[in-house]
Amino acid sequence: MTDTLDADEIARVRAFNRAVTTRIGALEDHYLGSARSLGSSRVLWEVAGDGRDVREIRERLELDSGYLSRLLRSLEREGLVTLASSASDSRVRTVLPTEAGRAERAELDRRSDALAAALLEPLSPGQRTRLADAMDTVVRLLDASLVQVEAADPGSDDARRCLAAYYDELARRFPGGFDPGRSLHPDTREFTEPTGRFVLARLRGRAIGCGAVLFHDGAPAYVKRMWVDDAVRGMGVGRRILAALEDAAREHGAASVTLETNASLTEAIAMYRASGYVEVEPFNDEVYADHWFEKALG
Amino acid sequence: MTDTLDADEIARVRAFNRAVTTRIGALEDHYLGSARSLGSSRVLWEVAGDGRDVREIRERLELDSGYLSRLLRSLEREGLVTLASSASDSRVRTVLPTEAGRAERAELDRRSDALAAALLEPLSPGQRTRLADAMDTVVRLLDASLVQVEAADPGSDDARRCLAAYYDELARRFPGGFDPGRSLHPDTREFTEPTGRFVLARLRGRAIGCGAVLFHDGAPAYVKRMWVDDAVRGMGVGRRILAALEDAAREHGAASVTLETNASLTEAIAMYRASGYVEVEPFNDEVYADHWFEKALG
DNA sequence: CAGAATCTCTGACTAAAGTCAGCGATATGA
DNA sequence: TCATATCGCTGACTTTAGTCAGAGATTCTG
Repeated sequence: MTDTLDADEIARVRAFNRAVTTRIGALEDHYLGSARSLGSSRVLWEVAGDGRDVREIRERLELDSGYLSRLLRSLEREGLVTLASSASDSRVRTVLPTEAGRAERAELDRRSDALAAALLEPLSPGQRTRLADAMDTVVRLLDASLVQVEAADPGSDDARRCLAAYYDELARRFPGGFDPGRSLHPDTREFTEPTGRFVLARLRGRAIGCGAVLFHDGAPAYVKRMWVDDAVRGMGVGRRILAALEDAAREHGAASVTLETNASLTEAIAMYRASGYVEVEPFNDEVYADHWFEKALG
Repeated sequence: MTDTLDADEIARVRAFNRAVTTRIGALEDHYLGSARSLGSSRVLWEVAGDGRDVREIRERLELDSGYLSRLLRSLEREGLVTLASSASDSRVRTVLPTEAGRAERAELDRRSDALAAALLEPLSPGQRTRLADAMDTVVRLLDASLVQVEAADPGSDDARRCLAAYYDELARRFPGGFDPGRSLHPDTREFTEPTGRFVLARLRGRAIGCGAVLFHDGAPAYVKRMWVDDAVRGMGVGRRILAALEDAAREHGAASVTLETNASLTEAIAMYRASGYVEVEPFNDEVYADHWFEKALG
């Protein structure tokens, strides 16, 4: 995980940061620079078309409660939003946009579009496509670098959600469907120390992947329940979950890791092979398995 | 030039702006967030190892003279820089870093590296390479979108510099060298209205390319002296210069444009072909020409 | 050599962005 | 039902980032 970083790559990232902040920053000043301050623009944006609770805005924009209150007051004075107490909890206040507020937001939208257009306009169609593609790649990989993998309680809400999504997907993809009760180790409580470990991958707080490992004294550790959300596949999340589980196995003295999988999960099989797993003879009687793998831990 | 922009590409640019400003912004706050304000950090950075004139810093960072003066005063109070009058012009003041200033700058450097490293660290080596490559592409294309092509006086300093660089390059690349006096139209004054036009391409104020066109009443316009700086080749600058010259020809009622070139300028030839030029029989006796081209203006 | 221009600096402002303590109303858990 | 926590709000404050006018020293230009 902590292989040494390339100085050249660091320099390129820094050049990128510089170029993007100055170029986009200068354009933003130019295009978004209206009478409205950045703070109140962001809040007006967040209030959006359907309204938001004040606390929600505060969390999303990470604003001080007093500061936000003042920003909302000034938007209210301008007739762009109205405030009302929430129906369910009268401590909470809800912000609703007025017609004028919606119009102002649409104007901000237009300015953002104009900013993006100003970036694209001088380029040829081919360059535009290349720029948009490169930007997508940057966004995707910045997201990937934001993913955190850490041990979690398999009984937690996030874990349950991931496992449910996992079972759903297997039911959809396995030719004969999937019933968790017929699979080995249906009881997720085994995946806690000292018998096992469960890890969750998170992106901006949201759980987007999971995996579990069982430790067998003097025998290979056994990986199960690996899953990654569709929306973030191909970002290396599976690899990182697997690495975390292998680390756990290593900590518990395992010399190797085994796992089995279904033939329909082709991306997973490719990922296991790429991670150094080699196919072995069946070592258990998991009914949903077609391939069994093992990897020696270095 | 002003072909309609793709709404999907605009949306992707906006997604990029959002992702980059929040992600990089948050990390910057975290890593660079020292006691030092952004303003004084930027100034300290600019003072660099060898010192700088105050006016130079002001121009580079586009700071108000009074504001910069105050920032320098506070850096001086902290013992990070010293100010002295310039030897050549005693109105000008020169800022020199002290030992402590150099150390502080090195610290800023380390933090910037750490920021870049934090972005790369969670990624696999393959992902790091892809991220750095995509970032390079973004920087390059943002630069390309910053290039401005406009009419200029062929006698101006910038024009002379470009033409000198052009002649130098031809002398290096042509098998038999190059002497501007033996080429057609050595007098650049022809390239001004009403007989012709000269255009310069600029990137952040610096001239990085040029081109000229001569108008011939009732006959094809004639393009000459197209040059693009090595450092910005492959960014579509040549194409944009050519388009500007074609626009000029069109304005002057030309139905087509001709040009000739030397066989050793392979990229140029490829660019002419890609821009719709087709090879024709020699139409003049330019001694340095191997290929003659023509394009009908739509 | 006079007048214009340039360079830096100071003083006097402003607006935005943010921090912190504490208050009053409301909700919640033991 | 009572202590505790939460939510939004207000007042008082700070820092940052600037803007603008003009003064004093110096240099350039006709």
